[in-house]
Amino acid sequence: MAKELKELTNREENYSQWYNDLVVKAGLAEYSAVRGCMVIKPYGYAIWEKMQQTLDRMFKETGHENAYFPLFIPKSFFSKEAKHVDGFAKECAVVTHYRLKNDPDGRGVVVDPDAKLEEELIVRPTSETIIWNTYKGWIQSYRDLPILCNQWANVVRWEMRTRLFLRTAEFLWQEGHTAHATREEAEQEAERMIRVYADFAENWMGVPVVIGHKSENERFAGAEDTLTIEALMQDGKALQSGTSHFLGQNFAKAFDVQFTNREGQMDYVWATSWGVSTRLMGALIMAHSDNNGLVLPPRLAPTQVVMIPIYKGEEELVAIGARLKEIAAELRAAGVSVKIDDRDHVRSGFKFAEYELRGVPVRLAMGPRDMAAGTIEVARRDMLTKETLPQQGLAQHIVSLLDRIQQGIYDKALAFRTANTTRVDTFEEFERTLDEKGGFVLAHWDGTAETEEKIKELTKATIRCIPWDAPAEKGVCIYSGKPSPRRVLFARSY
RNA sequence: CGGGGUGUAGCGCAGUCCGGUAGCGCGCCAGCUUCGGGAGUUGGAGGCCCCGGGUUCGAGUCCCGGUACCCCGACCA
Repeated sequence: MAKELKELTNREENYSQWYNDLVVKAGLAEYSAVRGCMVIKPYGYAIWEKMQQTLDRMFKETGHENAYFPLFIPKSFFSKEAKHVDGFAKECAVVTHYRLKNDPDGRGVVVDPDAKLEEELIVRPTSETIIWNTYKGWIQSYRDLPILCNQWANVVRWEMRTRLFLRTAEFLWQEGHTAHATREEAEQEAERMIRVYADFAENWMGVPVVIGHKSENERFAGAEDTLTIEALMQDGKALQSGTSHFLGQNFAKAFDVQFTNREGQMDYVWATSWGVSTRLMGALIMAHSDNNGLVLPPRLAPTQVVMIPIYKGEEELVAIGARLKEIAAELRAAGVSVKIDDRDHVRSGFKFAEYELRGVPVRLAMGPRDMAAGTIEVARRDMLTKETLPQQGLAQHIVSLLDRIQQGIYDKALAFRTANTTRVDTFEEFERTLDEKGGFVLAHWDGTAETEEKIKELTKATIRCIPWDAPAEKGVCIYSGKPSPRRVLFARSY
C-alpha cells in the first residue's frame, strides 16, 4: 500500500473529506457503481458484525426474538397511515415491472412493457406497514400480547445526497416492532429500548449520548413520541444515533389490529418501533478518530492486539515468530483476539502505520533485543504511547490494558462533549456559539414548532432532543422571549 | 431540482490557452541491498486520453451534442 494512500486530508480544513478518506483508506467501505450505495468491505463489516452480535444479545436479554419480513411492500399499505406516507413518500424506490427481455433492436436488455405489476411494490424504507399488516393475523386476544420482534435487514431510502455510513441509499439496520395490550406497557418498552441503545453506545462504542424526546417537528412519521440518543462528533456536529418510538395506536388503527382485552372488550393494540443502523459506524469513526486514523474501542475491535515481529533474515523471523505464537496462544486463552502479522514483503514501520490507521487498540512488537531480554514492546493506539514490558505475565497485563483503553476512549469523548456543551441565554450568544464553537447548545425554548422552525431557518441548528435528565429551570425562550420550563439541546447535525 | 467543478494507467494528477501521435508521483512485477516507525536502487509491465459527431493532412488539445461522477444547497437514520 502506498504512503500516499495513508496520508489523510487535513482534518481541520475539511472534515467531510477527511472522514471520507479515512473510511476508504482504513478499508471500511467505499461507494459502489450504484449511485449512493455503499460497499462495506470486510474490515468494516467485521466491526458491524461485532455491533450486531452485541446488540442482538442485548435484545434477546430483554425478551425479544428475531423474525424477517418482506423487502417489498404493496404501495397501498403506505397510504393507510397519513403521516407515515408524508414522511417517506419522497424517498422511495418503486418496483413497477417483474421481467426483462432482449431489446428487439438488439441493444441489450430492456424492461418488458407487458410485465407491468398491477400494484407497484415499494422497497421498504422501514417496515411498520408490512409488519402491522402481518400482526393483524397474529393478534386476537390479550393472551397473544406482547409481541416482541426484531428484524435485521436492509432498507432503501432514495436520498439525494449521501455520505458513507451516515446516509446511503441502502443501509443495514435492525428494526424492533412490538405490540402491547396497554399504553403504559408500550411506553415502557420504548424507554427500555432507548436505554439499551444508550448502554450500547456508551459501554461498547465508548460514545457518550444524551437521551431525550424529539420535538414534534423531528418526530418519526407516524409516532406519538420519539426517544433518541444524540452523540457529539469531533467536528462539533450532532449525530442521531438511535431512536425508539412510541407509536400509540396509530398503526393498529391504520391496519385494524384489535384484540379482546381482559375485560372482554375490543381495543386497538399499542405499538413501538426502534432501530439503529450502520450509521453507528459513522458515529464510532467520528467520535474517536485522530490524525493517524481510526481509534477502535477494544470491545468492538475485530482484532484487539496485533503482533509484529522485527527481524533481519529468515533465522530471526523463525525464532521470533515461534515466540510470538506462544504469547498469542496465552492471550487467546485469556479471551483476547490476536493477529500476528508476519508478512515479509512490508517492513515493520509500514505495519505500525497501517494498524494505527485501522485503529487496532494494542500493538505488540518484538525484535532480537526483546528476545534476548525477555521483553516486548506494548503500544496503545488511543494514546499513541509505548512501553517495554517483560513477556512474563503479559496476558494479564493486556487484559487489564484493554479495559483501561475502553474506559479511556469513553472518558476522552465525554470530556470533549462536556467542553463542547454550552449554555446560552440569548439568541445572539446562541448564533455566535454555533458559528465559533459548534457542539451542543443548551437553551430555553418556548415549546412551539414555529419557533423551532424559525431557529432552524436562521441558524441551521435543530433541537436534537429534550433531554430526559434536564432539570426543571424557569427561563425565557431565546427566540420568542416566552416562558420555558427547561433547557433543550440544540446543535447542527448530520 | 438549483449553483459550481471534474472525467487522461490500479490510485492521485500534469498536459488542453497555443493541434504534431502519451507524461509525472504512488502502487504493481523482477533483481540486488536493506529491516527497532510509512526502505533504497536498477530494470519492467500497464492507456478506445468519458461517449458520439464535426473541423483538420493530423484532435487528449478546437467546435457541437450527450453522459458520468464530485462538491455546495433543498430532503433525511
